[in-house]
Formats: sequence, structure tokens, C-alpha cells
Amino acid sequence: MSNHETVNEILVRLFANILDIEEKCLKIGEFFDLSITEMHVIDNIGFTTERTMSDTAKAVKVTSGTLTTAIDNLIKKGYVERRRSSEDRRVVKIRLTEKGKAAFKSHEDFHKDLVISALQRLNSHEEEVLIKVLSNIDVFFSEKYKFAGW
Amino acid sequence: MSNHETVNEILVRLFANILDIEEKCLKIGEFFDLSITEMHVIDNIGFTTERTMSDTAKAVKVTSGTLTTAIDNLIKKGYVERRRSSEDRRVVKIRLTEKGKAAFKSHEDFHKDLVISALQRLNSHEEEVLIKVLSNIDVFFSEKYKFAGW
DNA sequence: CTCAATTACTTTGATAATCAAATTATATTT
DNA sequence: AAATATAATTTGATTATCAAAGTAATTGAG
Repeated sequence: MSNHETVNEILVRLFANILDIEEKCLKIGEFFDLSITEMHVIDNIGFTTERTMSDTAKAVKVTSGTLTTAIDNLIKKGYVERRRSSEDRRVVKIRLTEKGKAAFKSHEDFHKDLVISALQRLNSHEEEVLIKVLSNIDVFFSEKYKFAGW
Repeated sequence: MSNHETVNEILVRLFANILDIEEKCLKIGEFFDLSITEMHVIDNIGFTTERTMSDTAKAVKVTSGTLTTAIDNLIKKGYVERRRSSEDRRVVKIRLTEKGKAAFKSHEDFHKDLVISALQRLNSHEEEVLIKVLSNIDVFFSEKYKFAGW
């Protein structure tokens, strides 16, 4: 098997596993009532004082209708607060509650832990190779993105 | 910025975009009537002479009920063939049609492009290092999160 | 050799995530 | 003041998914 095939195979498997692990870890943790999708919305809102629905929808790449229902659920579960802007009453501002912030931190920690674990056994030369490759992939995707249209 | 932060940052961005990009690339190509999920099923069936529903369901990590409906649709769209095994009549064997094989190849090309980009600017020594690094991470994840294989 | 248990798959009934299009309320422009 | 544009929500649909129930075929224990 060529290097290319090997790398492809491992990358595909890694990608599939990481998503799976993230989901499973979420389900057994404190914030088990959040789906991956909801966690990513929380992640995106982050610690910003307040942000609008439109900004958030654009950032997480869903329609505003989809975000409305996502936020409805997150409010029901106590992770997010919503209020109308007084400057422009069409605008709705959202932000994380304390519980939402806790979930954010927990998710952040999970990521940190994953990366630390993954890099633990690498010497600095190996780390550099890995970073080079990740950057290349990153560039590949931004190129693709450009033409994939938006 | 530390290596850890760099890796984390790139990984987060990569993960946020990868499915999205793959989806967009799919939609503008010849096989626009396939969803990402369906393409992954096709990818998994591959060029095997024939495989069973159970094997495939396990490999793509969905229940057999979910796979049944996925395969129903792929058959409707002409990508997959299904027949009962004559040795054991409980077993259903599936395989790609010619159209399915064409879709498989197209998806494979996308991945090849990705890997070629990823390996750009690496010399053969670095390629070896990369494979070692990726393999380690891969093994590490399957070990550490074995429990996630519930 | 038979029938209870197991296996392989499909069906059913439910939920979550998503979109496009219609709707509502507000702001801006002409 | 009326027409247009914007921000968000609602509506109606689709797709992916699961768990549990159902069906058909095979295996194995007595």
C-alpha cells in the first residue's frame, strides 16, 4: 500500500472516530442533555457579551429558522438567554447563561485533553511534521471552499 | 502560540468545515443526488464482490434498520443491488452497480486530492514520520475510548 | 428429529436537525 | 406615507436516525 493510501485510510478512520468519541463522551458527562449540534451552537456563542441570531446562524452555517428552533431548545434546557434589542426591535440578542458557560468550558476542556493526549508521545520533530500536514489540509479546504461557492 | 494551541485551532476549524465542504463538492458534481451519508455507505461497500447488511451496518456504525432504509434509497437511485443469499436465506447481500462504482471512484478522487494536498512539501522521511504519528494517534484513540464502542 | 433459541433483516413509530417559503414586526428609503 | 428591506419566527416538508416489534430462516439441546 502506498503512503498516500495509508494516510487516507488513517485520516478517514480518525475523523470518524473522533466524532464518535465526542458524541459518546458528551452523553456520559454532566451535559448529557445536549446534542453535538447544540454543543457546537454553544461553542459558537461562547463568551461574547451578546450576539444576534443572524450572526450566529451565519457562523454555524444554518438558516435562521433552524437556529430559532435550536435556540428555543437551548433556552428550554437553560443554556441560553434571549432578548430583543432595544435599539432595533427586529433584532434578537442571545448569550450563554451560567450553565451555558459551564458547558462551553467543559467542551473546551475535552478538546484540550484530546489534543494533549494526541501530542503527548511526539517529539518536536514529529510535532512539526503533524502541524505542517494539518496546515496543508486546512489550506486545501479553504481553496475548495472558495470554489464550492458562497 | 504553543504547538498544542496551533493543533487545536486547526483541528477545530477543520472539523467545522470538512463535512460541509465534502457535501458542497458532492452537490456540484455528477452525483448530486447522493447525500454525504449515502456516499459514505457507498464508500464502505466499495468494490467488494458482495457484503451482508450486518457487516455494512456495523462498519458504518448505524443500526440495521437505518441501513435498510438507506439501502432502499440507494437502490431506488440505482447505486446498489440487493439479493438474498442462497446459502443462508436470512442473509441479504449488497453490492454496487456500475453507477455505484462510478460514484465510489469519484469520491475516492476527492480523497486522493485531499491527501496529495496534505502531503505537499513533505519529503519521504517526513511522510514516514507522519504515518507513524497518525498510526499512534489512531491506536491511542481506539484504546483510550474503547468504552465508546458500546 | 423437533421446537426453543438465536440470527439476519425489515418494519414501525418516534424524534432531531434541517431547509425553503410564508409570515410578522420593525426599520429604512424614496 | 407608502414601498421596500431586514430580522426573526412559523410552517410544512424531508432526511437520518434509533429502539423495539415483527418476520423468516437457521442452529442446537435434549
